[in-house]
Amino acid sequence: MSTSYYLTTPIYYVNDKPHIGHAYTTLACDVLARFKRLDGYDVMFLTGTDEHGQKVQKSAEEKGIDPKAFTDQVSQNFRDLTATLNFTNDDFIRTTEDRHYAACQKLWAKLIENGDIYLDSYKGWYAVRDEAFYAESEITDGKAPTGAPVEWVEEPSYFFRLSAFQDRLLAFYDANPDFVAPKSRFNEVKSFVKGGLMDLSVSRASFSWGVPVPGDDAHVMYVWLDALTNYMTAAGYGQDGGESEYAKRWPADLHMVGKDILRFHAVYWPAFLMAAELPTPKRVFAHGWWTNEGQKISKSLGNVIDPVEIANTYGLDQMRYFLLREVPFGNDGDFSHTAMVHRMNGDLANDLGNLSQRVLSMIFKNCDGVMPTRPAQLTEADAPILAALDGLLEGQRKHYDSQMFHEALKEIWEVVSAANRYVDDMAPWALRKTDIDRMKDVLWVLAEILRQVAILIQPVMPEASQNMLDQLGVAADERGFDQLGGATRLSGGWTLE
RNA sequence: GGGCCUGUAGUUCAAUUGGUUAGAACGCACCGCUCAUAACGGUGUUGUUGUCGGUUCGAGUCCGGCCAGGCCUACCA
Repeated sequence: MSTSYYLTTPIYYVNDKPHIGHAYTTLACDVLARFKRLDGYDVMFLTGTDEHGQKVQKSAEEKGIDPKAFTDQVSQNFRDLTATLNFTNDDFIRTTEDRHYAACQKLWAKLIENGDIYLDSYKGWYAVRDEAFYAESEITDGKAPTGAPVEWVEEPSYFFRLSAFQDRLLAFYDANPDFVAPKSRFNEVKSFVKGGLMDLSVSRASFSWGVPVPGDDAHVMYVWLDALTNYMTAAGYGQDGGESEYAKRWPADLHMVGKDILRFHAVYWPAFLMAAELPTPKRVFAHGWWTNEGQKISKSLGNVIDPVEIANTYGLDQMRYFLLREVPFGNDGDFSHTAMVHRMNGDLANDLGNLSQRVLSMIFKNCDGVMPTRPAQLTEADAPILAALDGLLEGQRKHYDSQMFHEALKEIWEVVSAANRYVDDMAPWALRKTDIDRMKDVLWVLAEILRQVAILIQPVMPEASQNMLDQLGVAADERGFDQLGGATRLSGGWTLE
């Protein structure tokens, strides 16, 4: 039985239009999910939509339809995106599903039982215009920082006893030094918690579009308690007959998030779970944001990047490669036309594409299109590059497990460069006239390099790698990571198409 | 205001616990090859490592001041 690997994207708020940020988060998960599957893991890759809250209720009212019908429509945008971008999520959760209500209510009951949720009232300065609360310190002359008038509002609310978890969280962070990545983000989380924690409002009585609080119909659960629980819902928590799935999947191996929602995943979420005496996720990775041609992306500037447009312009695999190769994962990055074109031309077309082209072309012209068979004897000139090739997987595993996708790609391309160098050094076009057998051996070595490289880049470039493997004549069921390294070699002998 | 981080070649980034002439990629120049998608390979190129001072036999690396930039500082997801 293979090992489970459970990873998640955040659930995306349906009121937003899908943009490059959503695509980026899901892409990172998709690549990791594909990698783990190829490496023999039993993968569960989850994405979905967050469909509750006042804004959604209001948007639905404005359209004159009920919230459920509204969310059915808008959540479709996100399901379409996963299909268009070739994502391989195993499930798509919506917070409006029955299974999610069941999970939320079970968790709530547990928190009540353990005494970590209590009823009080939520008080504060509220600006109707901004739909936001402001702290006492932010108010000047009865105005919010935005200039909006504020009023004192009090409403009953359930609270989660977050303040009681400061020490436990800090101890948890100490015991799990890899819980949050990158390191710098983890430091921010720790310093936030060290600064003291206030209890958290976890219900609202002022609107109704949410998961009902068990035993108190006047309240619905508020935001993060509802949203974060999705990760357990999809793992079977609170489902009839979901116990074995839950036992297999939970805790999650990785929550991938944007840096803007790190705190909720790295502070609130483990606190909720500790309070419910449930296992905490193993890791949270907070990635960075993209700028567009050096400019911050914002709706008001109108420079939002549409991932579908990018994929149509440059190609889907090209976009996937660029997003993961261009920037150290975790950092902010800049999306520019010139950078995109440079990566495509340099790495993809010139280095890898041309390598494949020159090798296949020589096999067609000089071997009657028959893939050379595995040489009985290799030379000293072949050993170093094959050793580098065979050693790639180990580094790939390390980099994927730490989400260093750019490093993983960089190492593969070092072998690609070495292969181009090897072609020049061996000069098969000269061997053709002097030693045809050696020429075939050289071409075999190159084909073997292409084979392993293509297998390794499958997670990032599923289509291009498939084409490469098809061209080489590698069988569809011989493309897993168990085919890598020196144990399994390209046998050859078949006619290329 | 408080906390954290960054500042290295034209550009993007590297530099094990402080240790020889600070590296790579891209760009650029020249050379080579001719199998290939005018692609590939080789050689070379540029640095007062933000700034001032300190510790040390020795500092890109440690300490302090200054300059510049970024991030976090709780209930919109």
